[in-house]
Amino acid sequence: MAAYTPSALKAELNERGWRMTPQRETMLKTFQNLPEGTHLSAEDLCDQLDKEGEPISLSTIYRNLKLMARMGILRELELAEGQKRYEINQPAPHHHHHLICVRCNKTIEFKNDSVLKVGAKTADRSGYHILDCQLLIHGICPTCQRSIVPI
Amino acid sequence: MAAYTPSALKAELNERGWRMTPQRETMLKTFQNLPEGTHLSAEDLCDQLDKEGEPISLSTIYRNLKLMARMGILRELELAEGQKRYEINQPAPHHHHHLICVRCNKTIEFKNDSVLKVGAKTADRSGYHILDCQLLIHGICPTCQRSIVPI
DNA sequence: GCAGTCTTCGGAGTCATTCTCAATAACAAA
DNA sequence: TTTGTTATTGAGAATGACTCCGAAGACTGC
Repeated sequence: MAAYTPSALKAELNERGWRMTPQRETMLKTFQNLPEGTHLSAEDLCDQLDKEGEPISLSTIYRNLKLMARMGILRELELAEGQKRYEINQPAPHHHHHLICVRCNKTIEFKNDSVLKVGAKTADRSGYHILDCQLLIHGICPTCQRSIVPI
Repeated sequence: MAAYTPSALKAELNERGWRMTPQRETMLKTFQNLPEGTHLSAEDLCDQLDKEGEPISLSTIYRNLKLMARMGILRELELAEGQKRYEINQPAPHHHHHLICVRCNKTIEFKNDSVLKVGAKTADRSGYHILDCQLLIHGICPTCQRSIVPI
């Protein structure tokens, strides 16, 4: 869970026999420049890069999102139904968790260091090299509790 | 996050204008009788019910899995890629979290009450009616750390 | 420059999940 | 108990997020 620079990414890729490419650097920079609380799906990212005049093929985006998530650079989130969303995986002061309404998908982000500590300790005890630690709370938001609309 | 009996389920369904059906009761009982640590996908459940001589249509299974998850009876888990898995949502002494290897999907369950408390407090502070609270840790297991196989 | 290999691209393919709709069966009221 | 209303089921078709494939492009080391 470290902050990545393009050259740190390149170094880690090379270490494993992989290569840095303009597409990978573009994706990294895009996620790093996103306002906090933004979660992009593969298609969102594709559209955004199109608009910015740096188009990347959708297959490449899918491939690299998964790669970067498995490297611990991105977090893969299942916030709403239907598609995965990604955000940059930031260390302690910015690291956060999610509280989600199962009816309207309203999402609240919150921070909690003690959860992080539990995560680190648990992973360590089993010999796992930790990549991400997220507390996921599902519930029904105040608005939906009042609404008559079922489920 | 309460333990459900068939009649409690029926009561809660009726309260919202919905109906108890043999299929829903069968699904509830099946999940309640599962050994701890078992997570079923929709297709797993369909196959198992077939073998037990109580077949339920796959569409009905999908429909009711989602319904029961949104009622807080089941937990929806994204442990491996590709399909969602479900388990009964049990209260405190049995409630647990998951530590998952992103490479081989090896999953370890662990318990932690302080995480539960953080979850309850956080939901409460935002006025959410809590349904589920899961700490999800992604990492690389000891075996995969030693292996040469990439990502 | 050349060989070998990793990557990208775009379209075709896959498969978990959802949708559709006619038939069925809970539930409430009489 | 009977009946009317309407939620639910089942089977197959449809959807769409995601993956795979083959050919062309781009690095890396020699």
